[in-house]
Amino acid sequence: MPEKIVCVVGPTASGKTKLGVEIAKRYHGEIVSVDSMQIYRGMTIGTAAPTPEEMEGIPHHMVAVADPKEQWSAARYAAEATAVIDDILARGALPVLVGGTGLWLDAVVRGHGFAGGHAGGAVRAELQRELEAGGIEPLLAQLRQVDPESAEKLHPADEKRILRALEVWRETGKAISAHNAETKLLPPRYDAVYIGLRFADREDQRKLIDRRVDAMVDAGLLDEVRALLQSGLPRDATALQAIGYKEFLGVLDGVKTVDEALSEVKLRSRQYAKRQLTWLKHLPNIHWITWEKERDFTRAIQISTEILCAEGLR
RNA sequence: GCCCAGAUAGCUCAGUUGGUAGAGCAGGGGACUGAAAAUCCCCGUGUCGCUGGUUCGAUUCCGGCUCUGGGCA
Repeated sequence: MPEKIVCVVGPTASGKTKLGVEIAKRYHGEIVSVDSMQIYRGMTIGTAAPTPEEMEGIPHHMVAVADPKEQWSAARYAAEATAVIDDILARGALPVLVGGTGLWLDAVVRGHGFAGGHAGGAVRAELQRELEAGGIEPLLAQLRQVDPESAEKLHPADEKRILRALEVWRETGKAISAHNAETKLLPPRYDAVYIGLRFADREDQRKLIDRRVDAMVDAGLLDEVRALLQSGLPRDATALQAIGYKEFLGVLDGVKTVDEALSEVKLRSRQYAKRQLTWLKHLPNIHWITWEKERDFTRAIQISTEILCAEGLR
């Protein structure tokens, strides 16, 4: 029987951090962050990572544990997060997963493992070269030979996933579609209770995002980006793909103004929030808490308590 | 005041040799199994500024008007 864990999910600026801590306080819990950018050190402002005050003495895991120069992957995250979660459970505490990175969350909860290959590996580099040399067609033709199911399913423009499918074949001799079909049948590693936060009115979400982005700049986002660069972080680092960072890079280069970057970051955040919601909609048995205008945490905590009680947690 | 150019989707603009119109961006929806804050897919009816005229038919041609740029005074 898989062990029970709590997952607080939702789009950016929906209040996951605060609700997660409140739940942890009441259930002897510890927070496990599920965030592909908060994982990196030196990126607290732009990723809205929890501050020591916001943590309220609750242990937090998987935040600021990685060097931005490293490229983390869903697989690596899942492996390390699983170890952390099992340790929390072994100590008799409740793991409270908090985050908005859908793939990483699924990877941990379902625990299926990935098909093999390496994000920074030689095979992928070779595929990348082949793509640049001959375009996607020859690669897609190859995929049709070895993994027709994937070739059929993938859009020709989806180069990233075509390369990934070929990478799995070349490294393991197995089709990624076969791996996926097998893992789909496996029971999940944890019995996750999902609490989802969302806004009844998208306009309210927008206002909160705008406010948060303005606050980031006031808090010194530009200095944070500058510091990352001065530490020798290459511009193509995964960490610099983070919203807020990639846009303000242009300000440091002098090719755009702070105001331009600001509205870009707000826009990208809004679009990201939408994608997050799309991902979360497919989660089974998610309990939604919907904000009406203001984020009423008193009410959210009350609803959460009822949900967790019904799930047999105390 | 005169001359020139523009006025078309929320925004920037294309176009119709006269048969009521289409891109990018924004917006909406979706996908996602080792880059995921990444990546990819689908969705476009709007008094074609207003008003007369010519015409079977005008957003398109002609006149007037309004507004916005630029120039001349």
